[in-house]
Amino acid sequence: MSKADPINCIRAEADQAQIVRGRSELENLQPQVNQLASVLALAGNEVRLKMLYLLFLERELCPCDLADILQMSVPAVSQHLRKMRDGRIIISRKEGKTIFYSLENEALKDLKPMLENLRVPSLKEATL
Amino acid sequence: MSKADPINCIRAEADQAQIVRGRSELENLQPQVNQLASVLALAGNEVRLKMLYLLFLERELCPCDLADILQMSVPAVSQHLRKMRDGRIIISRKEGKTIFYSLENEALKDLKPMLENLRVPSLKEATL
DNA sequence: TTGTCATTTAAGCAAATGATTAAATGTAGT
DNA sequence: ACTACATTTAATCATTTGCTTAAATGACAA
Repeated sequence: MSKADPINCIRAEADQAQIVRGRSELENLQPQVNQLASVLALAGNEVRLKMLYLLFLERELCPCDLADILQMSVPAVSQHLRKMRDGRIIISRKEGKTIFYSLENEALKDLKPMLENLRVPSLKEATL
Repeated sequence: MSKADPINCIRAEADQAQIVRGRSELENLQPQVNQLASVLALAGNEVRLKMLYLLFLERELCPCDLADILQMSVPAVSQHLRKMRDGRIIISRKEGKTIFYSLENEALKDLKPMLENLRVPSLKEATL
């Protein structure tokens, strides 16, 4: 409580309890928020989201298959995979000279609902 | 089909059908994938994720309340809000000189499960 | 051990991101 | 009209991101 507490809101309507509540809520959940933000940051990239979706569909894939499917360079693919492995959302398995990547179970819990939603297209349009 | 199709996989095990399947799958879902990636990219930032969580808890908040809670500058908050509003994951309502932001219903469908998970902490630890 | 293929690593670079500060827009009250 | 407050916008800058190319590493086969 040593840091300055700059007050921005001078509004009469400003709800001081709300502000205190928000701060303590975030303080308690800081680790979980960081973890989730990092997972979402990884998934929030078009290329990586496609990779995750492909792994979701095909169970496991190797870098060069992914490069073929996504039609991009192998090093680019490899670097995305590395990031996701570092972030613990995918795991790897070696078989001879090829390495198979698949989704990590724990992260899958957060990602699965959204990946599944991708497959059920345009309910909105259907109900128009 | 005019573009080059560079083949990276020469592995005997390479499953050509799998590659074709992956490509067409992604082609069909391109718009949905883009949309989801953009939502996740917005949520995949620690500050913005906190904002989304706060809006989830408090229903609506103004920029200066958020700045107070997050203890950061008002312009920084405002720019994050703008991004999220542009990305259609939050909406704004004006009341006098203050502007209240809240979660957009459509995006909430994707975000809600994860935001709810934040509140149920450490099931893992509890089951140890 | 030499060669080939799958993968990773490293270096370099253009583009995107997110904060800061200062200035501009409302919107109300006096 | 003048002032105060809430918010946004603009300019700037350091950092991060993601690709490219070229060079390593690793595993298998001849």
